[in-house]
Amino acid sequence: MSIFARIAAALDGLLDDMTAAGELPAGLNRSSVTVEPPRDASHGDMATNAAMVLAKPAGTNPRALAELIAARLRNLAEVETVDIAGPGFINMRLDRTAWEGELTAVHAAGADYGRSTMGAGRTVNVEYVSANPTGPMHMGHCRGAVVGDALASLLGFAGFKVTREYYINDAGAQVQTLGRSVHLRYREALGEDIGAIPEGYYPGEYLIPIGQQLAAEFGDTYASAPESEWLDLFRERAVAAMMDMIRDDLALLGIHHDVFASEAAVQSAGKVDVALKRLEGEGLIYKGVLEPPKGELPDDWEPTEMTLFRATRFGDDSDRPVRKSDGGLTYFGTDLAYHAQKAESADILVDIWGADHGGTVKRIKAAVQALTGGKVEFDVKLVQMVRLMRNGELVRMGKRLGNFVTLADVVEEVGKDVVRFTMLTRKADAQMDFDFAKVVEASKDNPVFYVQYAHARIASLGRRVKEAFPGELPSPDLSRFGAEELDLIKQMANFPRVVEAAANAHEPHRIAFYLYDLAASFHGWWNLGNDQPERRVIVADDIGLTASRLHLSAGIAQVIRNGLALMGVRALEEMS
RNA sequence: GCGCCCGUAGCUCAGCUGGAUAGAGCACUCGCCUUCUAAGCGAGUGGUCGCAGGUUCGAAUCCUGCCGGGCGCGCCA
Repeated sequence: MSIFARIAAALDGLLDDMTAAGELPAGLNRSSVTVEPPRDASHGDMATNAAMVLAKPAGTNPRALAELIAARLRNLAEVETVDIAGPGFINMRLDRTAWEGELTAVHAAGADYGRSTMGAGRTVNVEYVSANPTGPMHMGHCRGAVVGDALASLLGFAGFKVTREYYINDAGAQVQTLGRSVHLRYREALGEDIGAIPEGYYPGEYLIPIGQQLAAEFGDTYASAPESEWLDLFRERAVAAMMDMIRDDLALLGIHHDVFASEAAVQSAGKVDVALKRLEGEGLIYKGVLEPPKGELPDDWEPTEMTLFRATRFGDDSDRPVRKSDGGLTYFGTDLAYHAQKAESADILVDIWGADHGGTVKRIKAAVQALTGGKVEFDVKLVQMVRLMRNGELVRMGKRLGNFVTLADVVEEVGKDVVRFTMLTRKADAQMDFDFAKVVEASKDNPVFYVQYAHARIASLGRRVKEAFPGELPSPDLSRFGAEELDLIKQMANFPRVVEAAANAHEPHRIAFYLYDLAASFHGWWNLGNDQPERRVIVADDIGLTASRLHLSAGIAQVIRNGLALMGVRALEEMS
């Protein structure tokens, strides 16, 4: 249990005692009582708002209640001083041995330091990437892939059971086009001159080998056969090949999904019929004509009857078609059933989507609400576009331009770890520039470098200490730490809180910012040794102090490793 | 016209789901530095948290309305 959790638990117990003693009324809601480090460290190590939050419902004033709570807090072994400040904050300073113990806890827990039971084993399904299987991964997919993967790791570390899922959009018009495009390449492989790839087909050269393979396997059987004889086959083969490519691309980033769910399979398994029937039974499906969209009317708009889902019942702005006027399913119609399928085996669903799909969040939330009766928690994370920059200039990409930068190219150029870390240096819903030069720059303003450098520096220390003091080191003596060393421990002790907060908010970027701050503090501590040699980690004539400071450094390295592991980034032993 | 996301220092961004005097990097100014791993260190300047109301002990954070930017807007995926 982390030191904050321990103090929070102690506070909770003491509030129980106060209730039993009649100092507080029974049944108070304590959910907004917090124990946190104060923003300003001069206020102490920890602060609680308990008095301010509880005063009103308890029918007393914050200062008076704070006095009562403070009196009991003073009896806690780990608490050294307690005072009341401002409108009723209770500030605590902990005994230094409590902090020393936290460093010991870091070493004892090792790779598990920061692991939480917050999730209590609840199951979470994180669906991410889900790029259309029509080509290789490009940079447009990259950020969602990294954010989703890091979030999945983070939730696992926070005590949830996590499923990483990829939804294969293998049922719509786009994969039909893919099948036809491969057929062209197939005819090409048979020796036919196909000329330029016509408009509306996928022109990518990555389809050539698939055409060749089909030619080798089937000869000219389908060369001039009607589409009905080959389209399904070619589509399936093409999708399978695309998914192999995509899996390879994702592997370059260290991303491996547990489940690849197929849109076509959702349909053929009858899941859509079941879901729609269920909604129909609740009067949530009807045939009707939608109002035309407000504002400028599309030229081809005409009123037609479709099968609609009453999304407006659940807060959407319009009811939404699940079947087209020709009776075929819409994307949403299947997606709705797909979410019902995911909800069968998860307590919590998380989707990671590109921001360009933001307009459809409400309808899918409405659908999940309707299908699960609100029993399944559902969050859609929108991830903003990444602008690729080279030498300060925007790298223009587009299907039309045919020059989109592939994920594999970027990983090859700057490395998996740099890509992953950089993608997490912004909130998901904020736009981001990815500059090829800046992300590999060796300087303080590059967080990737700065965090890795801290870890490498500590690794180097380990090697140096072995040279300076061959043989066994004495056990660390934590009582020799000064204020700066204790401050570093306090910052480390925040890691478990950051993990929980980040997992709770579904915001893996917080780990990256935390690590940057921790690295900065470590570098600052290190630099004390520049002016004052006696403040260095390695003190030539004091093996005991050296061992103690190395122990502290190693603790920081451990926390950095744990944080980086959540981000899917390897820690470096030395800078190259 | 509607919906979603966003608006914080000159620039790029954090801000722990409502806490105390709003933070970091860059840039700028002033010092220092030839090192336990070099790719620097320390300090300083810089803010009406888009604007206006509201909620309460307390708001950058929650609510409403404007202003500005991005994305999207029946039968695409």
